[in-house]
Amino acid sequence: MPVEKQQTFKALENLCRLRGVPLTIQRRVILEALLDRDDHPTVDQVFQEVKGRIPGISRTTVYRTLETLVTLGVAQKTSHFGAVARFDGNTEHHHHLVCVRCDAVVDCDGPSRDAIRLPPAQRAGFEITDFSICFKGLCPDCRPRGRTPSGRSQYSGRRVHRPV
Amino acid sequence: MPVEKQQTFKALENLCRLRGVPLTIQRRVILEALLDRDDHPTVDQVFQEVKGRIPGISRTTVYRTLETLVTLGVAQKTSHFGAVARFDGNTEHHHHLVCVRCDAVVDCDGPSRDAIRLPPAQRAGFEITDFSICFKGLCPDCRPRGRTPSGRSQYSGRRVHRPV
DNA sequence: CTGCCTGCAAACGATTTGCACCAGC
DNA sequence: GCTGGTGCAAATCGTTTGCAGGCAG
Repeated sequence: MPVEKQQTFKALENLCRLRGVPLTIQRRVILEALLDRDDHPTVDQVFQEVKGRIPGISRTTVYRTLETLVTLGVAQKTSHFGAVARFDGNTEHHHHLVCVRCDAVVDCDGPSRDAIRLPPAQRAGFEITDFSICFKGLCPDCRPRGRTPSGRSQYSGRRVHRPV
Repeated sequence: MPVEKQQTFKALENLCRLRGVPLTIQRRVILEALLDRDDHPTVDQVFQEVKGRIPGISRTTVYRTLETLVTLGVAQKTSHFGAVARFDGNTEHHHHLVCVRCDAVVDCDGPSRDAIRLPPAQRAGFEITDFSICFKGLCPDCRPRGRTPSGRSQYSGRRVHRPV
């Protein structure tokens, strides 16, 4: 197991002890399943993954546990365009590339936490704690074929309903 | 009616004619309801609004019409944190302040469309068409009282479940 | 007149909840 | 042993869909 993941596990143990929440097998395994992937699995994907390791586990538990992991700070929840929720074991400050066609989500770097400051006048009285940038576009699989990554976009007009 | 809104209505008419989609009363009224508000109403809020003006209107129509307005380019759809979909009559390039507690959404300016460029190496093969920044925080109503907008944040630890 | 739009009701899918049992501490 | 976690099934909620009639072009 990579050092990173070990650290996250340690973090989980510490946080559980600190908050007095039991560290169950489900929580361990679900966190591990999350750390094992680079994409942003949906609840159901995590469920499918974990079913193999804990035969009797229920989808409800996956929902609840993922939520718990987020509140413990060892996972993040993302959702874009009203698509189903996705979870991310990467808790570093990062941004997202989102495919508007297939809803795929990929992490990316970009401006750091204090690179973008909203002038007070624009904050509308909000107390801002964080921000993230969502880049919209087409992922490699959904992009029209035969064009290089640097090719200019062939504007195809607006599409009425996103064809899946 | 302000000039802006008149223009949007003109745009609606033109776009409808151009695409050959009928310009129904429902579409007019729903667009107007959207332009009448500065916040980002949910489908249901729009529905409540419009019910008064078109007694027999159905929620289904509001869903379909808002979607249509988005594809026509006179409205935008936003959704954050998996909350219910919200719609926005502001089609300028802009960003959002989102309250993590009550899900309120407020528009704000910020970096313009080409102020942020993701280096090709980071694009993961995506063809990026746009981006938007989502600032997370607490809106004035949800912020603990007795502190000025510029006051430093009293870190209150993570909250387990967002109390509504 | 014709086709898309609308309204209704039912279907749907993701997520939540109530409850009894079980497991961590 | 007590407390909170888990599993199951049912409920919920936002949203979508199938179909018959209505309205814009």
